Amino acid sequence: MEIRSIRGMNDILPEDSILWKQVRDTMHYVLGSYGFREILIPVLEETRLFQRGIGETTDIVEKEMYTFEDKSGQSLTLRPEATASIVRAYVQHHLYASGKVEKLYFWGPMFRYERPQKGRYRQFYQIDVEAFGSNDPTLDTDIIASLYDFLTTLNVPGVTIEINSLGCPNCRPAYHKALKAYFSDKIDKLCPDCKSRLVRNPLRILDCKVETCHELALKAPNIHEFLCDTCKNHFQGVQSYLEDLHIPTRLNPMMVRGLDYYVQTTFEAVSENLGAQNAVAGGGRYDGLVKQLGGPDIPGIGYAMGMERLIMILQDIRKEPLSWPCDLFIATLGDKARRYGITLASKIRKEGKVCEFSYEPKSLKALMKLANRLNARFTAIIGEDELQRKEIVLRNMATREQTTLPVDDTLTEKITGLLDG
RNA sequence: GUGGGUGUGGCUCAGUUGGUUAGAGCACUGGGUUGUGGCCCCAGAGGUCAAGGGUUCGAGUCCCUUCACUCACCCCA
Repeated sequence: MEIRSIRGMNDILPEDSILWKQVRDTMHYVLGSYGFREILIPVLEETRLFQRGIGETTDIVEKEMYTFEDKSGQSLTLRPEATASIVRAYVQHHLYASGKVEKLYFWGPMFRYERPQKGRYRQFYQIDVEAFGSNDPTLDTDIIASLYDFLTTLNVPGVTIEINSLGCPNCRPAYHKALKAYFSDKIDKLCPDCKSRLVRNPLRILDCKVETCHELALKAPNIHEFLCDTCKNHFQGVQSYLEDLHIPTRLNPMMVRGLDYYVQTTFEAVSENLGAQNAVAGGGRYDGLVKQLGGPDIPGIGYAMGMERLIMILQDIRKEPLSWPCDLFIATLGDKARRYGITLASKIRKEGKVCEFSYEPKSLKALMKLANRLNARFTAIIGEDELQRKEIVLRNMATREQTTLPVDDTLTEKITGLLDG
């Protein structure tokens, strides 16, 4: 019986993984330029980390976590997101003691038990970016800029950064109250989901896609009329700095993030060509989270980017698929040639070239086909005839030009020279 | 959790009102070219038609059940 991968968990095969590699290379390069440093965190955490960090009443915690008991009876959870873990690590290792703004990034799989669809899987990969230790709008700006930079470096088309401010524990309660008052009158026009949202988290009604709810939401009280002076000034700072950097943003007062820890600045990067799941990245400020998870009262801000969604966009705009590189294919005919060829391959690789080898004995015609399939730029042909004459043939696969090279001490050097030339 | 769509060689799909040996293109292997790839020509290999049950003289085709994939809702990256 054939064993298949389980639902919502996909293999990423080499023809696709080359693009993933390109994205990760760009990640290291762009985030590195902002001074972000990489952190690696475990896949498993204590369940209560997410309960406390993400919020007990969020969908993620209520119904989407992979939670189980280990052999000691402890409740563990496969991480559904990275922020809680990174905050935990930040607190656990006292990274706040360094006296600087700590800027961290991470790349890895996350797990949520949901029905899979386009751009949403049970094991999915996120790039996660977090910064701790400042509430200054310049940090919000740098964080958003790093996201924008990253996407534009990858040539992602049609990116908009939507931003909003959710206020803080000082001003949000008044807004909650106003929203509740507004929607309570119209409770019979709300969808069933929004009726329960009204009690639990009225902010979420603003995000509802049901048309009647959406229409009501358009006329609902605006968060920006309720922001306290601190939050108002903070948000104005962020907006004006982003303008200075020429980052295209769109204010979206209806944007509400789905995790409980967000305060003040929130943002999303949206792309047109994604279908229903159109957010490539999302994040915001979480000034109370470090304290809530047992650390000092240190502010933080960050975002998460969906790798699969990003890859989807990049595949859409790419005409020809990327392929893994191959500088040289060594085609050998006969045992003596194979013996010589395998050591030559080793020497070429030490020069930093990608070199493939004819492991299976085949006809030259078959070997040439193989070279073609490997996408080899050059093929070295080593046969009994050539070896007897102490030479090999180097063929440029694109131009079909062939050069005969003598087998001597300078051979490796000559080959790499031709590969570069 | 709810709804829609789809399951036929490795891949993309045809397959007529049910009718006897289930097809094509691409990919693969070999040959045409005894040691030279992409194009062309020829040949070959590869299928319990998702699984199980039912109707029928006869089922890839009709009915039922299950499973898988997929899109959307919900939610999120």
